Amino acid sequence: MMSVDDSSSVVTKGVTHGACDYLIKPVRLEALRNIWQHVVKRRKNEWKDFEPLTSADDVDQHQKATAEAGYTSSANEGIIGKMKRGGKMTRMNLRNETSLLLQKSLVLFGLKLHRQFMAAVNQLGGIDKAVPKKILELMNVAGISTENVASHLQKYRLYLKRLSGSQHLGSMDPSFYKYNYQVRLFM
DNA sequence: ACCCGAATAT
DNA sequence: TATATTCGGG
Repeated sequence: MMSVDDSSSVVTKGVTHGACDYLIKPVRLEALRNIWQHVVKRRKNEWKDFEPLTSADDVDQHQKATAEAGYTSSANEGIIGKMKRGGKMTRMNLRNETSLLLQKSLVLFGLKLHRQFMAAVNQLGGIDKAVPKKILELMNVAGISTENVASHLQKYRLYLKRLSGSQHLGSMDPSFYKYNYQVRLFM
């Protein structure tokens, strides 16, 4: 099992419900090297404490059907499954595990970062004139990349477009910015 | 070689 | 929904 969620309760639940191991993303090469040990451990215990999920558990019908069709899970459906369903085949789908190991860790733009972002944007003469590289320089924040800024810039522009298209133009909207699942924003 | 921004993946 | 990565082009 693999997730960015590293909370012990979630990890415990995953392993308790049958996962051989729980990899926290971004996955470290070291963790990958040890996967087999966990599989062996599971096998030695003969799946002792493993119990199939019942219909009462949070597994949707699609996942069940997929599993019965021979797939381990929808998450592991993979390229072949997508092709069968007529899904788009892009190069992203063809990436191998190598790139996964190089995955950057997540950077969340909290209110604080957003304010610095806005300050920089204003210095550059507005949202239309501001550009990632310069915004990053003016923000003067260590640990974030121009890509991080570019992504935020794109999101923010889309947000502004939505606003103007639905009449909230000009007024403060508290809906922009959900940080850690809590609504905030201002501006 | 570097940077953008739209599109797409995670 | 939020963020990361890709991709085509300037």
